[in-house]
Amino acid sequence: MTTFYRNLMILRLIPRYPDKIDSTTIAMLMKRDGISIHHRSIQRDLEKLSQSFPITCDKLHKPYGWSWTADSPSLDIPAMTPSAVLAYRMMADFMTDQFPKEIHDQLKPHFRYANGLMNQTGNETFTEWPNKVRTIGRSQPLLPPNIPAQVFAVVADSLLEGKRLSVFYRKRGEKEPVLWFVNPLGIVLHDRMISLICTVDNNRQLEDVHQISLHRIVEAMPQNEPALSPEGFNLDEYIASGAFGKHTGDETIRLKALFEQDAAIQLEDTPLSEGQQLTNQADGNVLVEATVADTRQLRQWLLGIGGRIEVLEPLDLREELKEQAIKMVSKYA
Amino acid sequence: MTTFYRNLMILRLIPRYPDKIDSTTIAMLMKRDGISIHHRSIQRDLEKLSQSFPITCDKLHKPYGWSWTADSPSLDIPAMTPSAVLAYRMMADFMTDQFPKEIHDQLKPHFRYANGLMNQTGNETFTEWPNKVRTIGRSQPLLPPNIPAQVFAVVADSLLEGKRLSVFYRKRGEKEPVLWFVNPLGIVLHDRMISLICTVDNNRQLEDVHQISLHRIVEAMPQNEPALSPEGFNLDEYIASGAFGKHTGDETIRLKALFEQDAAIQLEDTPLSEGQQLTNQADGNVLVEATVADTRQLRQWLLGIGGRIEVLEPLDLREELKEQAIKMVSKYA
DNA sequence: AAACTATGCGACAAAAATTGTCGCACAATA
DNA sequence: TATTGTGCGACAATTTTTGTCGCATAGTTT
Repeated sequence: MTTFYRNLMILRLIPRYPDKIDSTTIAMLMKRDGISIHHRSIQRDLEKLSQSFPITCDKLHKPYGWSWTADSPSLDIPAMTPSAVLAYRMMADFMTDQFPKEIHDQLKPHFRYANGLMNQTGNETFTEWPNKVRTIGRSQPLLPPNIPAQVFAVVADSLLEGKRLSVFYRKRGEKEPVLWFVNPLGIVLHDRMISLICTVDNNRQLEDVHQISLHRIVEAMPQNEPALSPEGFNLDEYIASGAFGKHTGDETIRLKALFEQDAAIQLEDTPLSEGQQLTNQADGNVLVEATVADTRQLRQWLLGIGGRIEVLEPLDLREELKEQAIKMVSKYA
Repeated sequence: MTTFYRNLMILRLIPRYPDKIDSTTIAMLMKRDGISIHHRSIQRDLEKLSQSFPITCDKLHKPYGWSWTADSPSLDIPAMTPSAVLAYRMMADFMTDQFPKEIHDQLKPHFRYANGLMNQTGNETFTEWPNKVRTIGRSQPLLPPNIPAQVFAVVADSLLEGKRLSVFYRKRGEKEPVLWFVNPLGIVLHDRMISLICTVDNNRQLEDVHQISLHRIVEAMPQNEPALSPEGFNLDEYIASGAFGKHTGDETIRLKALFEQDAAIQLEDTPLSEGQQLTNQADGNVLVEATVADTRQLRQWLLGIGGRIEVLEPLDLREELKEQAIKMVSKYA
């Protein structure tokens, strides 16, 4: 059993193609995990495993480097249940237009596994599987900005390892990128963009917290030094403080609004909040009451419903919408 | 090596908890795949594997049933690269409020793997990892409807295997569920709801294509019969024909609109379409030209921007927005 | 350029494991 | 009650695995 377990471990230690690992490192990691095995045996294992799995070895230079081929399918253990497979497939479809292409590519081998599983499941009638799942976005599709795979890889690595990194960053509207040294604090996916939250310290002097859009990073270079981080930084608080347009993180308002019948239907299925109340009015409208966060998204959503809704409370929100409506009319007049 | 491969295969054949598999079935499946091994050996393998992996055996009844414990983490081979891990983590965070809870639960073991990996990666400083990734939705959050795990499992299974199923379905606004026999054609994720596209054939007579919202299915029962499907059904065409509010699937319009400066900024990063053009006007506004699909989502998005935009073309779209604006003003007046 | 170290690998014998087989006990089923 | 299916202990033959040694050669350091 030790043999089986060790081989499985070797398979998991081997990275996907651009990366590689040598037998000595494997032996070391094994030892760290309490598995004592002779170096020679690992060499033998690798040789054997590479015959049954898509594992290649770079023998050009001396500590041989082993890696899975770039496109080797990922295999999950335990295997997915059919419902997990379906959920996975839906997620994959959903993600396609949510994530920048390069990042989606990172996940492809894992998604492909779910696809492969389905075809394998016996039923030959099911090669047409991809034609059976679709997702329809709720909001206007916008094209996600381009993020070079290299940039994302370096940022992910640095964030994961808690290391500093340097970037050539091109500010909005400027031509020439500038070199920045940054300490990563977190990463935020918003709209279709990805931002690195970090402190900039070109002179190893901590400065304010910045947001850096990944798609404006021209090149990222890992620095092999631990990242400095300001005392008591908290990503949730940072977001709540309004960094991404949310007015408040915690404060909520009690929304009262009259919806026309057909606009209210969706709220029956997908309510605004836990305690949402729908009351049919005599005139056919529906009074909606719910406690929601006071955000920009709320305003956008209410506006998007157009003339089929009338917000009653809170009063200042009502005023805001009224102003917007008047402004719209004046534009089109 | 055969031994290793066989054991790996056994691990993959064992399902997650509610399901189970007995040694005879495993032996049969092995044989089908060309691996000839004595039944007895498989019994021995199972016994040994269960000592090193979270595998349990139901020994109450005689063909013993083996399964992974419900919460056993999934392990991916080859292991994920750091950037895949990060992408995965972002996706998981994003999904939390997109999918019904039950479905999200299906994926949890797979997500947990990515989480576990990160902690394992050596750096102890990184237990605070979950605090480093956040997603901020673009649109108003609505609570996803509840879908019983049983319902989703049966639907997924039937769709996957191309089988009929029967459901107790409660129509919107009605109290009592009704029994329907349906042939699944596809599944669509829209807004926060999930719909099964299918034909209903209570008397084995094919009828029109229906949409069934999963959260209105009270109970689903698999029927062990192949599904009937109408000739030449195509999910994309079905969607394009307007089933989910999209006006057209293929027809696009040339949108011309004046955006106020701050409203136009986001289009620099995430354009509406490939060929989008932004032109700064003398008065500070930005003229946006893009070719987009003529959908409900587009209208909602344009309305959501409120008074900071003026649509110039196409004229009928301009009229539509104008009407909505007038209607809004009249409501608030 | 020389000395030194690290790595890969063939060979070999001892040790360990795997394998097929048989028989018995007992549960499930007819 | 008879019959079939399943689990499991035991055993010996066979195969695999393991640690070790030595040598050749690739990298690295001095």
